[in-house]
Amino acid sequence: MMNKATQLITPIKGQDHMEANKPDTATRILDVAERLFVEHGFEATSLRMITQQAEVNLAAVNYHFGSKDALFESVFMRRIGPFVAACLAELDAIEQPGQALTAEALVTSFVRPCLALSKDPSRGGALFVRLMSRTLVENHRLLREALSQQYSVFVQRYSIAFQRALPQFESEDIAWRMHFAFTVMFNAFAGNDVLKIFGRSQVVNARDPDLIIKHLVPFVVAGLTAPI
Amino acid sequence: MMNKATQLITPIKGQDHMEANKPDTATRILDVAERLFVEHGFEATSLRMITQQAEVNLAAVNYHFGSKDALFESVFMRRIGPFVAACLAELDAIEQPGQALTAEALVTSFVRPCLALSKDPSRGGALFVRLMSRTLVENHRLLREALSQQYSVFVQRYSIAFQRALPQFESEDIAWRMHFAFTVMFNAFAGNDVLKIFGRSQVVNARDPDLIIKHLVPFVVAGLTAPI
DNA sequence: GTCTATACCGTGATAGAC
DNA sequence: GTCTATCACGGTATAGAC
Repeated sequence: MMNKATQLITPIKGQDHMEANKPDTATRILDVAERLFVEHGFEATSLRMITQQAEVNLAAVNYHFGSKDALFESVFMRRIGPFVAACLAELDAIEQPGQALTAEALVTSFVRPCLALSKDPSRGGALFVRLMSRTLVENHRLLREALSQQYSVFVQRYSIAFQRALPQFESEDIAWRMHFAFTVMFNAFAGNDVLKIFGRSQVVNARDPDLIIKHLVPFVVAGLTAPI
Repeated sequence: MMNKATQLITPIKGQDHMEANKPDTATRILDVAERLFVEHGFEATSLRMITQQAEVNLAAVNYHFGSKDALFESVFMRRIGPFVAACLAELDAIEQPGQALTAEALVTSFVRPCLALSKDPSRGGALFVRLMSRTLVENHRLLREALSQQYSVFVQRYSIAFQRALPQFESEDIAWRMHFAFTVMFNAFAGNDVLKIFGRSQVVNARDPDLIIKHLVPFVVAGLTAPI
């Protein structure tokens, strides 16, 4: 069975293949699984669907990834590293000492990588943005341990940055506002409309990334900076 | 098999029973299912777990409710009616003609029933608030049709009210802001912490309803009323 | 009408042949 | 690495007891 750590270091597989020369078995499984998990959800996607569309044997999933759970984790881990790196790079750029740090700049530093990722199919595209957002929003059991260890940097960096950008507030208030802010942002990119389920007349196109950001940023910034 | 419409009209079952005199089969199933769906999620809860704890036969679920999907719908429908009614009653109270209608009053008209419900075990309590919030946030396939027909009133009433409370904005902007506002609010009561999953030092108690509201309302109101 | 026992098929997982 | 066979468990349907 393939080593998980290796997958994060070695060149990223998938979607860089010419037609007619198929990528290897593990990559074919990852690509198909990613698409099906987004389309139908984790539980509703069976290994038999995945292996059939990937044109591999059913047992190949367990051989290469160990289990359906571990396959999901691999699908996620293949893409999340570069995304977090992109956010941290944006943070580096706006956190230059001496420079003013605004809440809007921080929100944008997160939103912009989301937008970039959603327009880059070679890194998963809009499909993966939705998978990532939903998985985090739904607090998916499979990622609680895998992610919490590895990517605490992400939250720590943003926590410190928000403390700097909003010095007038106590850290508990900032924690709550970050909690709400990231909740809206992830949900916005998850592409689910909480109101559509109740049936609404005035429909919002919750799938257009540019449109999302145009309305999202002012809302979140206002919430973050509102007087207590 | 029991008629679904009947369940919404007849006195609500469950949790009003003395010890030692068990409620009927269908009610025992509903009570146990509600708890297990919240604790473990829909997919991870098997009918055999439910029927075992409810001390009924496996086939009783299919007899009384038709399927696992329909059972979930029944669990949801038993509680959602009174909740929506409570919201509409709050709306009636603040929508008196001649009276000023603020965004904060509208937010409160939704948040207060959530708080009341989460403190009333006889109507499902905090357990059901979480189930409701998660189900809506996750855009659960089982409720897309069942809810969209019946409770469009909810969204329509709030849409009109927000148009009145925020006359300076165009209806498309209002739609987006409502979308974000209800997203944060439902997520807040869902009890999931998007940041905890990344691992954080400054932890927020995302399960204390009073604490949620104290921080939630200013955030949402600021986002709704922010200048464009 | 209500409840029970049981059988059916699809699911993820695994052992072992090649 | 790959494939087949097999397993236990899941939701579901039904025949029949009371």
